[in-house]
Amino acid sequence: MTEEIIISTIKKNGLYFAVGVSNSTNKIVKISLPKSDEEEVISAILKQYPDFIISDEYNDLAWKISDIYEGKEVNIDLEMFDLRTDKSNRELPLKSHFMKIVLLETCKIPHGKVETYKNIAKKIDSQAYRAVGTALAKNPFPLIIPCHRVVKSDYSIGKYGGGSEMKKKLLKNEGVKIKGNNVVKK
DNA sequence: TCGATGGCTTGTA
DNA sequence: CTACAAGCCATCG
Repeated sequence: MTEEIIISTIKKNGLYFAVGVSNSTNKIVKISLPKSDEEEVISAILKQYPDFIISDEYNDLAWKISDIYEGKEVNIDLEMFDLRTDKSNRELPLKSHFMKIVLLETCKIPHGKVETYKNIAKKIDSQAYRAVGTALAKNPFPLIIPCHRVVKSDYSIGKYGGGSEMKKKLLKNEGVKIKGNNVVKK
């Protein structure tokens, strides 16, 4: 059977949130960062998964994601995500084992805390801090896997898929002190 | 397969 | 403080 993606979208405070779930595995395959245009959040998912159905089936999940966006601490079971990797299948959400362990390590960063790209690399026993950045850039589950909590070694904010302004906002919302373009160390 | 390309880091000025 | 170069390593075409 061909894989279809069930997409649920919600609107909150003028922003659209979207989540994509595979109907063959029942696992989440993609989360979009919020946008003010509904078609844009949806097409962010369609780039990878053109075969889709719109449904409100996963609206609850989308609401939870919007809560995280606002800085709330929300626990979501990683079991709900498609975390498979397979070199011969480039269609999977995670493209490599390296990417997987980077994302899992990123999940360990507590709400309201930050970690550096270099330190993430160190924790997974790697020197590839630059590749940590590129792996996080491809994080299919932003907000849930808190790549916004990873900053540069000098504690400047670093880049973000939704722009560094959004990254700063997310961190501020969860209580991280920001001054200018830097996280204030405690 | 191999060069180009990054959500990076460090050193130098 | 800013700017830039060189080094780095996984990924992509």
